[in-house]
Amino acid sequence: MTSTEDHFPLAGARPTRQRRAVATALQSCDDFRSAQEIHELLRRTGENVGLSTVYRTLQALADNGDVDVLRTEEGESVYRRCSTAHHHHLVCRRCGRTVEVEGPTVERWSSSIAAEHGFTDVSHTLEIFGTCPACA
Amino acid sequence: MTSTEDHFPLAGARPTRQRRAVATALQSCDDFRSAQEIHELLRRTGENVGLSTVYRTLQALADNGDVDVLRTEEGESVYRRCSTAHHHHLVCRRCGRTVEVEGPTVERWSSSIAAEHGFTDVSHTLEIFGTCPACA
DNA sequence: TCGGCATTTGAAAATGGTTGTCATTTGTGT
DNA sequence: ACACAAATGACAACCATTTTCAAATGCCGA
Repeated sequence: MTSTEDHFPLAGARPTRQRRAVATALQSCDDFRSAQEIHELLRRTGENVGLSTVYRTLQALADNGDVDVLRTEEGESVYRRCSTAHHHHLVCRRCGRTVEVEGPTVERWSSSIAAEHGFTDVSHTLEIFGTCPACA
Repeated sequence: MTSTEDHFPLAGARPTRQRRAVATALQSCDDFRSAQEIHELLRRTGENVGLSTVYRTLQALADNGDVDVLRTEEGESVYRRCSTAHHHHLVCRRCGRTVEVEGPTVERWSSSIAAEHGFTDVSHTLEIFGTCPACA
């Protein structure tokens, strides 16, 4: 454990320049960004990373639970750093501004509905879209 | 209002053979189907309808609120006939069996959360996935 | 019934996000 | 340093969906 130990969030993966760059870019973003946006952002920053690599890295991070993924209404995947706890998102469909929200009520409601119909091993997706004050 | 009035579910659209075929195919299906599946189903039935037309018709039906749309995890849009009221789905992730559920609580919760953060023009997506009794 | 015309259709091409390919580069353990 | 597996990236392939546009078709008035 040297002083350069920086708790990089990729399981067994090699901490390459590219992966660091993608992870860093995500940390510096508050909102959901698409792979292409991250790629563009990196390019502007001077950090050149191939688009394929951006896609691969984002997926790896998502699989690893280090970032949230969700599909926009247009079907594009967007990524965002996230807290570890279960939560949902309130997303501005114009600028992408995101607020993490919790819904204990919803959690309870969905499990009871599921149980009521005999469904087991339940999970759910819930995202709220709207126009944020700044974009209204 | 003649006796041939048959309450065809497309607003001001012309009730063409193709649109009838798509609407009928949906009525005969219990589960969510993709545009391509509908297209294939029609082809097997002998009803030839162009793929573009299937896409266009499904979209029109969806815009009109006559069918439900949702995105599979692979990003494909799937359609299903539905009741007119706002509702959500409890879907078996193994066999696709679908139960329509209502969640007035959730509706209220999401609009209040949104309002709380100043978001307007709010919509939300909520789907519950689980294993149904038959597949458990 | 006929004609004119806007709507609809569909084959083919374009789109666009995402994934696969594969030769080259880069970490990593020895 | 060495060897080798992992990672990269330019580019092609994918594939669902959308667009294009000329031809076909419903509709409505004369």
